[in-house]
Amino acid sequence: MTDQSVSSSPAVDSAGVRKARIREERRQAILDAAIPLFAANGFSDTGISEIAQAAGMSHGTVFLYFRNKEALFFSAVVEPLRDMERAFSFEETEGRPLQRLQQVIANHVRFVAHHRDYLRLVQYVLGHYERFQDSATEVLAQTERYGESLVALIRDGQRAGQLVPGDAHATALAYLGYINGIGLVVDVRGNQESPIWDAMAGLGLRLFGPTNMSDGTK
Amino acid sequence: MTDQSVSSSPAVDSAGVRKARIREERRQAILDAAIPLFAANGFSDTGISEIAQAAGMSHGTVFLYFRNKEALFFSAVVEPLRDMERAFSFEETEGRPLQRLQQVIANHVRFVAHHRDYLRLVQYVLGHYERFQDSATEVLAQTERYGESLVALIRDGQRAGQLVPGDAHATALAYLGYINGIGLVVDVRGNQESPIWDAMAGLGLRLFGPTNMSDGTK
Amino acid sequence: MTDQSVSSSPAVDSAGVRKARIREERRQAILDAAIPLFAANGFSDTGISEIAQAAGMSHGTVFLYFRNKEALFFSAVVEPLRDMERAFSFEETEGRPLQRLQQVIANHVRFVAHHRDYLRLVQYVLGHYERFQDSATEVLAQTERYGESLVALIRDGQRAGQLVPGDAHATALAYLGYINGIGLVVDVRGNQESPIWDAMAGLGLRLFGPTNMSDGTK
Amino acid sequence: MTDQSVSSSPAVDSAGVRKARIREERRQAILDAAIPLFAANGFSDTGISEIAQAAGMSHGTVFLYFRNKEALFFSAVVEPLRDMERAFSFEETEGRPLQRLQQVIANHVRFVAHHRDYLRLVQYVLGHYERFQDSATEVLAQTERYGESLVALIRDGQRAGQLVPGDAHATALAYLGYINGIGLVVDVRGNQESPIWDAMAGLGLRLFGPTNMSDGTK
DNA sequence: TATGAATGAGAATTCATTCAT
DNA sequence: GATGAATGAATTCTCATTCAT
Repeated sequence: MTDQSVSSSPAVDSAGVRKARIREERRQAILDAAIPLFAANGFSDTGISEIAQAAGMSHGTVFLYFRNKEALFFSAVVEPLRDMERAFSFEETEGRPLQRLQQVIANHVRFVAHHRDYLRLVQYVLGHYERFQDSATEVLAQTERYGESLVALIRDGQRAGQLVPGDAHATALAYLGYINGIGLVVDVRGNQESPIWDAMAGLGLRLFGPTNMSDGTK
Repeated sequence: MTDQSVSSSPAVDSAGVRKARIREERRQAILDAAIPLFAANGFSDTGISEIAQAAGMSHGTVFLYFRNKEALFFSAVVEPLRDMERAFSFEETEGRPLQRLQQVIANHVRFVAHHRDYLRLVQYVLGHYERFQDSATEVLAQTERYGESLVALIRDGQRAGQLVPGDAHATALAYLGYINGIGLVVDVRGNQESPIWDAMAGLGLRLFGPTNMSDGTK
Repeated sequence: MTDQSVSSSPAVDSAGVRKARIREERRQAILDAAIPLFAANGFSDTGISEIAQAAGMSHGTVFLYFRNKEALFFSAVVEPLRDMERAFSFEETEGRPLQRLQQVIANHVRFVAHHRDYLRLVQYVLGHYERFQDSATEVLAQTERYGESLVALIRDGQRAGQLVPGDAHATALAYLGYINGIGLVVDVRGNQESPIWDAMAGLGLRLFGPTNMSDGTK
Repeated sequence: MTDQSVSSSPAVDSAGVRKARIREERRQAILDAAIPLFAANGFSDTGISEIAQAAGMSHGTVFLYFRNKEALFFSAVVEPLRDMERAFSFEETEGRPLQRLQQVIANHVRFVAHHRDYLRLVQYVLGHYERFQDSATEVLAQTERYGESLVALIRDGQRAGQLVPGDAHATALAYLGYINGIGLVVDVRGNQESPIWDAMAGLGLRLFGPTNMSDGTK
C-alpha cells in the first residue's frame, strides 16, 4: 500500500513500518511487565490492571494486544523460550566434551542467575501443568530438545573417558532438576553476580561424573 | 447437652477426649483435602467449597476449623513440615559418614517420590515467597535446620576422607536445590516406585564428591 | 432424610418443605422483577443488579437461582408460557363454534390487556429470534399448538356455516398477528379495563368472517 | 466548511455539490448498514464497529457523520419514516372508498413484506418506548397521522354503505395493530412475494367490516 | 477526511466470609 | 456443631468515544 521500494532510510519507512514497530514495542512492554508479576503472584493473583499499570497503560489497552488474560500468560511463558534456547545453545561451545559441558553449565547457570523471574514463572507452570497445559507443553518440548542435546554430549564425554559411564538420560534429567532446583533455593535476594553461582556451576558438573575430579571442584 | 461439668469420671472424660479426637480428625481431613488442591491449583484457584467437598463437608464447616482461607493454607503448608523433618532425620542413620549420607539421600528421595503434592505445594510457596511470607519463612527455617545437619555430616565425610574437600555450605545448598528440582522434572506421571528415583538418589550423591566414585554410580 | 410420614400439618413440613417453598418463592420474585425490566429495556440494557434490586436482594443472590443472565432470561420468557397456555385454553369454552371463538378471543384479549409486560417480552424475543433462539423456539412451539387448536375451531365454524369458508391456516395466522399487534399499538398507558379492549375483541372476530356480521360488531 | 455562498460558477458549484453528495451517500450507507443490525440485535448489542464494518469504513468515521450512537439510532429509525409515509400515501389511491381501502392495504402489506428489517426496528422502538422516547414519539406521530387519514377513509366507506357502521377510530387502531402484528408472526423466512401476503391483505380488509363480504375473501 | 490506538466506565460473574436455622 | 443462603468486593472483559496522525 505505502511505497516501500528499496527504502531503508527511516523517513520512508514511516507509515507502515514505524507503526508496526511501535506496536511490537508496546506488546513487549506488556510482556516485560507481566513476567515478574505472574512469577511473583501466579496467574490468578495477578490482575490485568496491575500489569497494565506496570506497563504504563490503561487496562483496556492490554486487550488490544492480547485476546484475554490466558493468551497474555501463554505469551509471557512461551515467547521467551526462544531466547532461552539460544542462551542454552550447544553450538557455540568448543573444545573436548568436558570443556564443552563446562561451558554449557556456565551458560545455563548464568541464565538462571539473570532470569530468576522468568525461571520462577516456568517452574510455576510446570508445578501446575494440569492448569496450564498449553504453556507446559511448550516448556516441556523445549526441555526435551535440550535434554537430547545434553544426552549426546554426555555420551561423547563418556566415550572420551572424561565422564564415568552411566545412563546418560538419567544423568541429563538429574542435571535439569538441579538447574531448576538451585533457582528455588539460592537466596532470592542474592546478587546476580554472587560467587555462589560459580560454585553452583562447579558442583553441577559433578552430576555428570567427571573422571578427573579436580575438574569438578573448579 | 454437651455439659461435662462434673467430668473426672473416666466415662465423661472419654466423651471429652473422643470429641477432641473427632475434631482433630475432621481438621486433618480438611488439610488432607486441601494439600493436593492447593498444590495443583495454587491458592486463589482453589476454592474453599472445593476443599470442603473433597473433605466431605459443607464449606461453612471449614470455617469452624480455620479462621480463614489464609490460615488454612498456612496450616496446610506448615504442619506437614514436622513429619517431613522426621522423615529427613539424621538421627536414625548409622555407619560411617558416606553411608549415613547415602541413607539420608535415600530417605529424602523416597519422600520426594511419595509426597509430590506436598512438595509441589512447598515449591509453590517458595516460588511466591513474597506473597506467602509466613509459610515461606517456616519452610526456609526448616530447610535451614536441615542444611545445618547436612553441613555437619558433609564435614564429617570430608574429614574422614570419604568426600572431597570443599565448601560444605555450598554443597548442601546444591543438594537441596537438586532434591527440589528433581521433583519438578521427573515425569509427573511416573510411578512412586519407579527405578528412576533410585537413579536420582545415586546421582545425587555425586554432588557431595565421594572420593570413591564407584559409590556414586551405585 | 427428615421424617415426612403422612404429614400435611404445616408444622411437620418444616425443614425440607418449607425451605423448598421459600426457595421457590425467591426464585419467582426474581422472575417477577425481571419480566417488566427485560420487557422495557431488552436483554442487554437490563442489569442483573437492577433486577436484584427490584427483587429486593443483592445481585450475587440472583446467581444462586440462575446460572447466568441468559438462563434467567430464558426462564423469564419460557416459564410463563405455561400460564399463558392455560389462559388461552379452548377446553373451557362452550357453545357453538362462533360462541366458543368469541370466548377464546375474549380470553386472549384479556390476557393481552393484563400482561402487557410479558407480551412485550415475547414480542421482543420474536423480533430478535436469531439472538434468542432457545426462547424463540419455545414461544413458537406454543404458538404453533395454539394455532392448531384455532384452525380446528375455525373449521368447525365454517362447517357450521357460522364462518365464511376460507383458508383456516391463513386466518389463524392473521388472528395471531392481530393479537400480537394490538398489544403494540393500543396506548400503553391505557387502563387494563379500558373499553378499548372490548372493542378490539369485537373487531378481532371479524378476521374470522362471521356470516352474521352483527355478531362482529358486538 | 460547507459554505457555498459565492457559488454560482458551475465548476465550483459542482465541486461543492459532489462533495455534499458523497457525504450524503456515506451517511446513507451507514444508515443502511445500521437498520438491519439494530433490527436484529437491538441497540446495545449492535456495535458501532459492526455497523462501520458493514458500511465499509472504520468505526472512527461513523462519528464524523453522527454525533453518537444514540443519534445514529434515532436517524436510523426516523428518517425512513418519510419514505414509509409516501408508501402509505392515500393520495394516489382512487375509486370508491372500499376500493381505495383495498389499495391502501395492499400498499401497506407490500411495505411490510419488503421492509421487515425496518419494521422490526420500529416495533423494537415501540416495544421499548420508555427507552427510546425521541424515536418512539416520531413513530407515534406518524402513526397518528396515518390513523387520521384512515379514519376519514373509513367514515367515507361507512357513509357510502360499503363498510358497516362503527367506531372508526377503534377500527383504525385494530388495523394498525394487525399490520404490525403480521410482521411478527408470518414466518420470517417467508419470501417477500409469498402469496401469504396477499392472503393477509385480504383478511385485513375484514377488520373494516365490508358489507359485501365477498370482497373480503378476495 | 479517515483511521484505529487508547481510554475508562460499566456489566457479569465468582467466591470468601458471615450468620440464621 | 453443621449447613448453605446471602452478601458484596473484586476481577475480567467490552465498547462508545476521543484524538493524534
